Amino acid sequence: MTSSVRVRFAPSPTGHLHVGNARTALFNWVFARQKRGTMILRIEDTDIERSQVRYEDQLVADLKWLGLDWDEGPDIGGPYAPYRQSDRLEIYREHAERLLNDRKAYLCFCTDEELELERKLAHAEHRQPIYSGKCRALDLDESQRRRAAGEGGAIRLRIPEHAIRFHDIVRGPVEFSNEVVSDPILLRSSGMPVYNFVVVIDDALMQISHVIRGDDHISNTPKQVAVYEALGWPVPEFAHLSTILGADRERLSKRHGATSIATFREMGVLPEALNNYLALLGWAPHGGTREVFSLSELVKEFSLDRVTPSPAVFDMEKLYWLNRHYIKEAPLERIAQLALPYYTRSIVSEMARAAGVEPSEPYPWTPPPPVTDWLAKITLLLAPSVDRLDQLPEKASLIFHCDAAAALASPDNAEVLAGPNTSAVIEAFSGKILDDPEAKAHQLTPERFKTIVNEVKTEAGAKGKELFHPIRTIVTGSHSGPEFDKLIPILEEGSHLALPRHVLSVHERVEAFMHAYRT
RNA sequence: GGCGCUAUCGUCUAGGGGUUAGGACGGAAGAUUCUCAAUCUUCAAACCCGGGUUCGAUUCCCGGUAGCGCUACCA
Repeated sequence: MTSSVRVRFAPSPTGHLHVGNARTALFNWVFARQKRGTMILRIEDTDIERSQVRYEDQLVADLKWLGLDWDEGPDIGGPYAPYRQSDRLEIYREHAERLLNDRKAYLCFCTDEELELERKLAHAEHRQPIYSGKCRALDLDESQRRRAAGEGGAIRLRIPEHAIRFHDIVRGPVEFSNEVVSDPILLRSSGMPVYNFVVVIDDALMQISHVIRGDDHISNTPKQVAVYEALGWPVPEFAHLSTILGADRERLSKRHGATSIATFREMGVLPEALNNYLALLGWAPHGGTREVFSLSELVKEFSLDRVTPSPAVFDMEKLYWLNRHYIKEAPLERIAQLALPYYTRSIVSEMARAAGVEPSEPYPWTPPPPVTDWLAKITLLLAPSVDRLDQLPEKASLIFHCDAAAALASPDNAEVLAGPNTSAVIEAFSGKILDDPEAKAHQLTPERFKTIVNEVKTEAGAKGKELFHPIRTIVTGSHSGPEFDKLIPILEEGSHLALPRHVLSVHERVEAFMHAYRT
């Protein structure tokens, strides 16, 4: 059984899908699924100057990536098609003319200059900056003649002589005095309809029951309610979602860094993390203590009337926390698969840099299965400690290259290198590795490694950091890093693989280090 | 300038006429580990201001302030 709940997400294809819109889409989607209602995607492209098809494609891709689907839309059609406003222009014109003939609207012949002057005057006199209503009293037949004669007139709605009220699920009853709402333009003199008009026509014709959107529309709502009333149509429920702000409390924009869904995807943020975080921005479950929600759990727990009206600051750290959580929770195969492009990009661009050429895209190297398996092991080892997947290559850099000279010169290692027992540890450890048959064959096992370390421990009389820091520095170039038990097999395996750049085995690392150390 | 919306730890929030004002992120400290990360434990941290109502307001009402939004023949 389907309820009569019908909601829509209605973006303008004028840019990338950003977190504010994504959150609006999410809340619409969750509400629709929860009420077993219908989710509609509608493209609001009446601004022909700024709308672009590529943005529409991008929008669709981003929504799909988030896992938010729709039941009716431009790509799949539906009973109220078309779902792209540029394909509905006739519908808008008809309704505008109807309003005009019913005397609910009138033709306005004021020029931009006149209107601009009115606004300036109102501002100077501290009055409401609304249209004077100069053309309101014009005779309709006379106006029609002027229009027919080529004097382009815009169609304006007559705002009623009473206060306009509507209900908002997140804010309660809202009332605007008619004194402060200007007679809105419905149809421009060019014949193109205006947002405040088309949105109502579409929402009404598409039987939208709940308009869930950003609160930047709240001041427009009285104009829209007036359109519903003029047309004699029922007014839907509204839910205006608060603005998402940047850390400086200003409206979130590109200036604040990553804000588009595509960017988050490229950074290796998982869609479930983003959905979860966005849901927490302005909504909390009853009790307010639970934070982790999958999309389906959200459908169960979400409640539109628990949405908070106050603006929320976007906190990247908390998103990262959720992302870490989902990275750890996800099956390794999936994470390994997602991580793969970051490694290949990194490996290839490093190769290119070494060769002195520009790295190209797509990357001219596809890792064969033994390499992908090996990279998966690296991911398993490193993924729990990254905020996002694109940090993996950086974390793994100690596997891919180990520069003994740089390690010796690094100020980070100076203290370790100067330790009282360091040289004894280095001598003992390097001697054993260089002589070890397993290590020579690049087949050193963690067990054998452990035995060697224990022998060094006794011979050099060093333990704890004194023992391990120098060993780490020899093997990885840094005194901190992942557990040896897991790292050693990765190093050894990597040294047998056909990679664009050879990965050094433990033996080779010790050799290189000692060479640099002695000179 | 006009109108509107909003106001609990740094941030996201729960709560609500009498509470030790709860949780989470981040921060600090500790435990653990050879190290970093992860993990676990602990700690610090908030009711915007002023009136009113009330025995009692952070909670209800009014005003102020601040932030944001709208103020287009943009969406």
